[in-house]
Amino acid sequence: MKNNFFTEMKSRGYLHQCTDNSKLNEIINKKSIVGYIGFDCTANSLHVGSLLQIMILRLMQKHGHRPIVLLGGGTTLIGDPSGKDSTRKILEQKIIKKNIKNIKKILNKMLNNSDKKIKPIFVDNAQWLTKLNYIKFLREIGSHFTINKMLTFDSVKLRLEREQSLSYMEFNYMILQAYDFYQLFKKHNCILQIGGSDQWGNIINGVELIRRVLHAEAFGLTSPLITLASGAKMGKTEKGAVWLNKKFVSPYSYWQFWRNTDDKDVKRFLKFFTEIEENEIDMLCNSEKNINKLKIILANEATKILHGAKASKIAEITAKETFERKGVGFDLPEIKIKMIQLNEGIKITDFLSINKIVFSKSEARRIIANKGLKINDTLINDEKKILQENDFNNRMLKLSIGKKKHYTVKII
RNA sequence: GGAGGGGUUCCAGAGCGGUCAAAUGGGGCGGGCUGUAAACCCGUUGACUUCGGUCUUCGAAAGUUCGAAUCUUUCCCCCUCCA
Repeated sequence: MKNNFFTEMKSRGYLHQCTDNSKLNEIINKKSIVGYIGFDCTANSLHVGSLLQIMILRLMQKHGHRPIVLLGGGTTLIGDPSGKDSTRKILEQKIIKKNIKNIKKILNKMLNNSDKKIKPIFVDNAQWLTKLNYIKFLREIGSHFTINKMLTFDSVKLRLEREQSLSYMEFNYMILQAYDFYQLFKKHNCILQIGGSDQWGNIINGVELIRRVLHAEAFGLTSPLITLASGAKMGKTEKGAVWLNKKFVSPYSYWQFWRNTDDKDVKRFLKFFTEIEENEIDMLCNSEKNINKLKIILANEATKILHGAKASKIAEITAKETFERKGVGFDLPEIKIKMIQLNEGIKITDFLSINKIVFSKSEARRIIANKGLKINDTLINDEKKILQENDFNNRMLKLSIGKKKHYTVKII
């Protein structure tokens, strides 16, 4: 079997389920296809949890297929009950529009836009969903769904079993998503829908709708839910999600996120989140005894895909300077302080709290009491310390909280 | 509709008139060991503080009391069983 989109999906571990493995493989070997992934627009950026989906889109492009990115401006108005315990907050249309804009920006950056044939098509399902005529829709589309079947889907079943309420609105979600697929099939000849494993039900509904109404064959495939070695879900840490928007998570922090990968996850993640050829990954993992080198490769490659080669290099150099030479990397998060403020005298606890480095002054005190705060690598023991000009060298100072969080403070 | 059980700090879950900012575990944070890993060990985990304290918190509101997470009333929500 030759290496195509489908086989690489499998070997990289992107594949969880597919509606028809061999048939899809056959078609993909013959021609370039169009496939889509839908993104939820509840947040104003995507986070690492969506990264695998993006990697799949890139993989499609790599093998000459054209991705459609569906931004769920319409479905987000309803809220997907899949994998959710309770109804989500309903968002204002205005906010959704803004979210779409931001998410689109990220995806645009991460996908290949230069080749006309595989350039991503961006669509917003609000375009067709908000114009639906209820009666017409029920007759044309609704008639193809039975409640009996709908009740068997996990997204619905789980809610009912747990006796958690599921509104009629949410109940309709899967039909709308099926309708999306149907629309894209008609408009763009899109024969494949890809999604996370929790989307399986929604996806096969679309495949069936297309078969029933158009008597045509479409395919669905899902990617596995990626968990960390610790068992936690990918992408969300205690401090919040690892966002792909650099305004929320800087390239340096993003690089750090990957650099701090659990040993047990490194090889998997190299396959998931970098585009190094698999045999090369195998080689690297076999020959490289120092796993930290592999983590650096992972961080470099993953950061490159999102923020570009230059930002990735800068992050790497900054990390090297900071962690290996115990110096001050120049891409460390920078906090500015005015000379006047400094002259007035500012308590270190206030300074930390004002700049949102800690949540509260109490936390700052606690950290100091626990020997966690350093200025220019000197432990600060006095919680009443006042930041002074002579703490700075050349109007600069290195501030460290714990072993991993480093900042530069600059007098302006 | 009837009968019970329950809503506690990030989560799970004790407390059931003062000694309660609330046991314990998980998570988080900091320290140690190490490799910016895991595991393990120690500390810490509401806010503000002139470090004496002060303020806010135990589903919501009102009340009893010198004093309430703990008692009473009403309300809201969840669960189990019966119909």
